[in-house]
Amino acid sequence: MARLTESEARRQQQQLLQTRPSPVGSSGPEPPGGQPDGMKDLDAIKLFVGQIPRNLDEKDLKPLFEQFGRIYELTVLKDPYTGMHKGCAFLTYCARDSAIKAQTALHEQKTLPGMARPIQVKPADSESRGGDRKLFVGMLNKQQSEEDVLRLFQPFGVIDECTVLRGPDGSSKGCAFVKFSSHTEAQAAIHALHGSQTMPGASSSLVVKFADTDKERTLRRMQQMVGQLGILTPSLTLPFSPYSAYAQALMQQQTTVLSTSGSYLSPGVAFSPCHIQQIGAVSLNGLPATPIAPASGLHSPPLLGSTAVPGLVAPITNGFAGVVPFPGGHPALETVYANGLVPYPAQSPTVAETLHPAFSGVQQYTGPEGCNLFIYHLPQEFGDTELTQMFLPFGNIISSKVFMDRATNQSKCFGFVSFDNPASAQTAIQAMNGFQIGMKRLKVQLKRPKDPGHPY
DNA sequence: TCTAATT
Repeated sequence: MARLTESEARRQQQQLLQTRPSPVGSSGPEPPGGQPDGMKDLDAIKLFVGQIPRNLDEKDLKPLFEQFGRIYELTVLKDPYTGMHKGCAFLTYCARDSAIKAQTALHEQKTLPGMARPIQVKPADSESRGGDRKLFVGMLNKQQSEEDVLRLFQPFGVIDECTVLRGPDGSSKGCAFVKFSSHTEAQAAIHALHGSQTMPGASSSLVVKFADTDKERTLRRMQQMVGQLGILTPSLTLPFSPYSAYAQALMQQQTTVLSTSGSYLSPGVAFSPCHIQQIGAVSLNGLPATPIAPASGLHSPPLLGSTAVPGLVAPITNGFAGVVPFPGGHPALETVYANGLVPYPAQSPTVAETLHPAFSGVQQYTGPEGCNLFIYHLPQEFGDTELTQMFLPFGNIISSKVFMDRATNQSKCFGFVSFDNPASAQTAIQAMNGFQIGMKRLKVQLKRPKDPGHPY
């Protein structure tokens, strides 16, 4: 535990070296929270504040933090789509040493009303220099505490942070995060400790690796989401990346959607704040409970509203999940058909339009090179529709085709999906390659380009 | 076995 304070000591030393007078305690009248107020030190530290009750806003928090010095800026983090309080904030004091005092006095020292864990007050991620220095430690035994982990890692450098992951009941999940003060130290620890020993009761040897980056976490979440729901959206004809507004909106809706998964919407269900409407959900880990319609569409499922949006309804009525974002919550969208379908805004391109080449029989099954994916290990039940839905989140699909055995009319468990741009294809590979469905893992890679030297 | 949250 002792070394945990070393980096803090370093910071305080640095602070002692600085000569500029700081206006600690000289707080005067200030504008409402969030607005930069006056001057701040050149070397001011932006603090991240976590474990804030969601009912407290800037003005509620100000008194707590003002006692350590004049606040330059205090911003509660809100979700950009829902405006929802994220339970954390950024705080910058005018004076650097106010930040240090606040961190010393508050970090892990006090628990705000209604919070299960103590308040967090520490330099924001944006303040930290130096690349990867945070490790994920797996295959610990569940009795090992932070102190035990610390002992294990101390020999390799200065540890800024050490957290054992715990469930709501406080029991260890058998893994931890350890943050070193430098990448080099972290690397040394990996070298020395990864696989070096097996903790009593653990099923395999100790895992020590760099923790997932945000990007990796995002992808993992997307995988989970796609796996659990399947996704349908008409707005994906717009330029799209995994971090676009749509993807973020989806992720933040995940909880909401999951909470109702397995049941179909009844008409008139309330719209969520960011206008995402769940129109039905089904677990995809297990495939849809109801048999999927033949991929060819030869036996169309019952259609409702098909006059208004020809070609659009079929993908939805197969029992797959649908999540449809509506930018701007148009009043007309409040209509929900009896089968849970929702009409699309007329001005938006429909899925039918998006998929036109594939649905109209035009022989355009490939996009430009780098845009075409080969997908193997598809579930037997997957048809074109399911393939399309599975890859819709990643971009604008020009075509998608599951290959069928001519004799048996059964899927050959592989297919092709073409996007209109290489970035979407790459995104889809990142997110879906190795994605587990049932017992199998999808193989998603670029389709081999036709070798121009060997036209036949 | 990848956090509760990082504009």
